[in-house]
Amino acid sequence: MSELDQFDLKILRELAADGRLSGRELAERIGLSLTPTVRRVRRLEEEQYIQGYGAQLNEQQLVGSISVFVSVTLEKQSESVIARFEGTVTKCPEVMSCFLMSGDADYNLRVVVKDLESYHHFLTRTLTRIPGVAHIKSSFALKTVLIRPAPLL
Amino acid sequence: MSELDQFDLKILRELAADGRLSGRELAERIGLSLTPTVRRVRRLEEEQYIQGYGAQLNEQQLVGSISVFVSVTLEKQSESVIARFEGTVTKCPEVMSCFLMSGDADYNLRVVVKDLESYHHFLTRTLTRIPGVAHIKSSFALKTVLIRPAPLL
DNA sequence: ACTGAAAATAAATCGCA
DNA sequence: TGCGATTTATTTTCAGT
Repeated sequence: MSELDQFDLKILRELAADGRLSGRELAERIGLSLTPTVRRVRRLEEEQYIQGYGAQLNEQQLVGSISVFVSVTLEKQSESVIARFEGTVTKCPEVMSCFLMSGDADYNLRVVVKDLESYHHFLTRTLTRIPGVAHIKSSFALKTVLIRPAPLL
Repeated sequence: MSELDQFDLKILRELAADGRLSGRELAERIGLSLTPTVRRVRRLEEEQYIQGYGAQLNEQQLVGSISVFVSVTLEKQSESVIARFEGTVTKCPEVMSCFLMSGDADYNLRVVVKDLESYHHFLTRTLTRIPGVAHIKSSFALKTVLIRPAPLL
């Protein structure tokens, strides 16, 4: 996997800000002609620096305005419990992110719901029903200060 | 702001998965002809259901593989302290998200760095130097189970 | 409101310097 | 690598249902 030069970084910055830029426009912005620009983009895609392109949807407007950070502790960290837990939360549309944490070997989820009732529903119908879940702690966000769709280069 | 029908939801799903779909291809996939499809996309953009389009960059490959959840407590929640804190973290490229939390009225950040040294640097050079920061607690992620680029509809 | 077609633009591709 | 012409898509517009 080759190193990235200044042109590559410019390409990534431009495409992160506008994923629908045409080759011509992109070439103009980074100051390179069309052919090498397109070639570089292909390489960045192949080497997975660019994983895909997507519309940025309004999370609040579409799914709800409440973000809840949920800390989940499992009773035991057996393979099957872990696999089932991760598989289940990945399928839940409410779950926007999930990390396995150090320390007590628990999970940190961010769940987005439209109101407290929906959250309660998610908690009782989904989360607590996953086998091996020992403890759940919920922390509510009052305000979203920042969510970056892509890392800043 | 009008309600979304099944076609609108299909459009959002398709564009979330591939933001560079052409009108023709999108129309084909949702089962509507070109003209109304394009009109609907414009409307979804205008009404901010679609906030933009972006390349999905590989966070791990580009900025680092360590995600740290940082809980920050402020000494007092005065306007100026809050404004300065939020302004500063928004400018940090390491900070991927920031939420104002209920409870102790502190912040929950996700910071991505390439190694522990970088994290230490961020902590001492940036975070602890913001006026009004009283307490910082760091929790490290061992594994990223899931980060959804867009909400699931 | 949606369809279908036609016209005008723009983009990807490929040979060549 | 970079340039430019050809081929191919894509967007826009308009008349019709």
